[in-house]
Amino acid sequence: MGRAPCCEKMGMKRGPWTPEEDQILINYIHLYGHSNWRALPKHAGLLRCGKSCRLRWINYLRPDIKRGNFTSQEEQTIINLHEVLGNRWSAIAAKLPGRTDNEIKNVWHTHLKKTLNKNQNNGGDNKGFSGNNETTHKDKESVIADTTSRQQFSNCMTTFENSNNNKDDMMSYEDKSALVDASCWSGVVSVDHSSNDEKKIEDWEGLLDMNSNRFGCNNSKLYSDDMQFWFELFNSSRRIEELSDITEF
DNA sequence: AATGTAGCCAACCGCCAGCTG
DNA sequence: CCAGCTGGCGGTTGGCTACAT
Repeated sequence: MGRAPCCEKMGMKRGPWTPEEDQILINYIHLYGHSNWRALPKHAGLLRCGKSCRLRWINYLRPDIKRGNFTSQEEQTIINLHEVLGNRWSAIAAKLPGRTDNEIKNVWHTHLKKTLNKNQNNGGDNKGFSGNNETTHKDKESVIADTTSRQQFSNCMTTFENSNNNKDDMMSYEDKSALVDASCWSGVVSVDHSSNDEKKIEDWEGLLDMNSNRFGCNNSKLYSDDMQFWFELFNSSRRIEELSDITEF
């Protein structure tokens, strides 16, 4: 028997997500988690396939996504990691907190690849590994561990500082704390999907109404500059440094 | 101002591995 | 053991925007 299609083509919406769809997905995952992507759109009332919902969540709506331009340090880290890992974008993304594999892949194809080629044509004066054929695999690993742990630390600091410098663009701290309450999010992924009941559906619909009034259409920045999240990440970065020697190679 | 071109990025597609009954 | 299902991954595409002519 042939493989079942990932989603029903008939009646499924495609293309860019609307703010309303984003809000529905956020609220639904907020309440029920995402234990079953395939069933999620049906339960949430979205005319999207599960795969599309997953991608939207992973690449755009997740609360810990870091938006904005890549720093030169991040770019250097990507170059270094790509030298060792190749096109394993998810593995590279795992070393860059807040960045998605899709984002890294895009940056690589649109910017870094060109920069590298240019550098190589100019004599390969790249501070990373490019052009240094004598660097051993072991050396690369140690540099990566070192680079990424420091990178994580400095990213946290930079983002945290930027958050403080851009208060005008931000929701109030109280609003954001309520929205991205840590205990709430920690519960999101652990919710048992099978325990849905009518009460939860009522809660879900109520939350939908409440949030659509509250946020209007400006959802894309809902979590993007969340100070609380980065502050917590900053606090945990010391542990990351301690763990940086535990590599997965 | 209108048109053409290049760059960027969100989203889609198809394949694969792991899990389950 | 096997077939089917699902999530995850990497490659690719298409639409939007900025810039050049």
